[in-house]
Amino acid sequence: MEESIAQLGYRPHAGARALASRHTNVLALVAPLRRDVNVPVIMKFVTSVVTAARSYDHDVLLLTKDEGAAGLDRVAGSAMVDALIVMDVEAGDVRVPVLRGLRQPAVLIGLPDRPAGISCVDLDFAATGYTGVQHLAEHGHRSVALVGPPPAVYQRGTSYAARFLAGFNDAAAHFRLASVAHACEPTFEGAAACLPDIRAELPGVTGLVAHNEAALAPLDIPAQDLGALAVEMVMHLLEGRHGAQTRLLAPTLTERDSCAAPR
Amino acid sequence: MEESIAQLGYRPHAGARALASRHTNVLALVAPLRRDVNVPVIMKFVTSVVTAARSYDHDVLLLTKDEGAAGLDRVAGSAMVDALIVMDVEAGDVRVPVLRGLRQPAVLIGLPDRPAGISCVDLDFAATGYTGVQHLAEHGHRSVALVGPPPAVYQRGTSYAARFLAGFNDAAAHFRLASVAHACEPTFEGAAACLPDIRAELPGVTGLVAHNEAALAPLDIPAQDLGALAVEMVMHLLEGRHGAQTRLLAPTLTERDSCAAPR
DNA sequence: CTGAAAGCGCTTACAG
DNA sequence: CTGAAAGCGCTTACAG
Repeated sequence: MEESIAQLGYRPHAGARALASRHTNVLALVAPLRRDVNVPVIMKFVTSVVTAARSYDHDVLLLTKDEGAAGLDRVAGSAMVDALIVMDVEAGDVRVPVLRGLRQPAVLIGLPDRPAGISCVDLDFAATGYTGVQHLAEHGHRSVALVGPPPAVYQRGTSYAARFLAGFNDAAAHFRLASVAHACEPTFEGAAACLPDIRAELPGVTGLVAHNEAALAPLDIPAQDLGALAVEMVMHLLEGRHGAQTRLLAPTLTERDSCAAPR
Repeated sequence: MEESIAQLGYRPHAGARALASRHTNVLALVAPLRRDVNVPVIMKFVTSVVTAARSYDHDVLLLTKDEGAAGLDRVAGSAMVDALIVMDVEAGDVRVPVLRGLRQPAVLIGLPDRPAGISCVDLDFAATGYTGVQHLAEHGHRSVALVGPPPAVYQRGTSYAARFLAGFNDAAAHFRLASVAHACEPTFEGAAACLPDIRAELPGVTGLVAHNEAALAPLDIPAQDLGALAVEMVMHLLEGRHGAQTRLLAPTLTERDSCAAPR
């Protein structure tokens, strides 16, 4: 029987199935498609979410961030999707309260100020900032600077920048280092142009922590892991296994040759 | 009435609507998500397709190319989508006959060998290759070389490479230029490494046509226009306005400062 | 033009 | 356990 069904190429009608079963096996993924984002990182997220979703027999409906809260409401309200994954979430993101009001569960990639009731996954940027400083402290540095992301990133309320800075400051305080943080443009030239300012503010500076996409080989965001984790959390929510939760991935420190004792 | 409906936040159930009306207002978009593609160009296509689809009140279901023909069959067979847009189509792409057998119309971004019955949009790469040579001929060059994409691109059967080469050769013959074509690795170093070989084969070479992503600022593929055009063609097919057709966008030549008369 | 009814193709709860 | 029936929430063709 199963076999003849396959032979005949029978495939259930998705709409009828959704109507009767009350689920669609489709996830919404909201991606920022403006030009100023880090395109390869976004692409990694999208790829990993689609691939992970397929491994759970789900498909992905792709929405752009510029549809805003109305877009979320639209696809959720018309029961096109069973759950939503939202990227590029800002600190005071207006979409968060909207998501809270939907019948479908949501997982944010990013960490808003008040995520109560909504699941979040993100890199632990506070720990990342902390770890960078700690590493320099262990190399004997006593005076460190943060080459941060550009002012626009802080202004947009992108919470990861603030969290990284908080971790940086915490560690500087804890290890009793002199420190200064500086917002820099996301180009090699912009980052380089920051250095004189940093030296002026903190003449004895010997160590730099860079949280700036262009100052380095792109900061290695574990986009693949985060995307897969977001899908896994969605699936657990759909199974009713647990309620909303926040999961922050611990950073891994990669020793390269940029670190040494101060001269 | 309309107003109270909006007030109450009524949104028709997408599954029920699809079942009764026999269409979903969803398009499938198949994107190549392997690492060796030009990520920003893919992203441009995806963005423009999603944005254009929304302007026609349609959503986009994102599939990865590695689901292959089975993925197309799956979403079409279960009536999840009304039509399909397929990127990264190769010359002898096995997905083309599968698409031909589906109930839903499809538009390819790219041009396979035998597109009979399926709509295609692409840049006119033959005209692009031709135009490059013509431009050099008009500047007085008599001996030109093609810095082509790497051998892997030709081997994969990516039809645009062959079409560009054909246009290059046609123009060289027509303008009676000496010419040579060379496959080069898609890095600045790779392209540079080709030059001695080219000079060895054609000592008097004075003009270069580059069809190699890394040799130049990325060749300016009009991804935005192509994506929007693909959606427009899909909509016309869905309205039954016409049958399958191929549309090749004419290249636009941008005069920069890389061209001069031969010394 | 208006409105009640049939039917789209499934799933699921229920009778046997 | 099996199978017929009801029902999911819409659209559309049809009767009035």
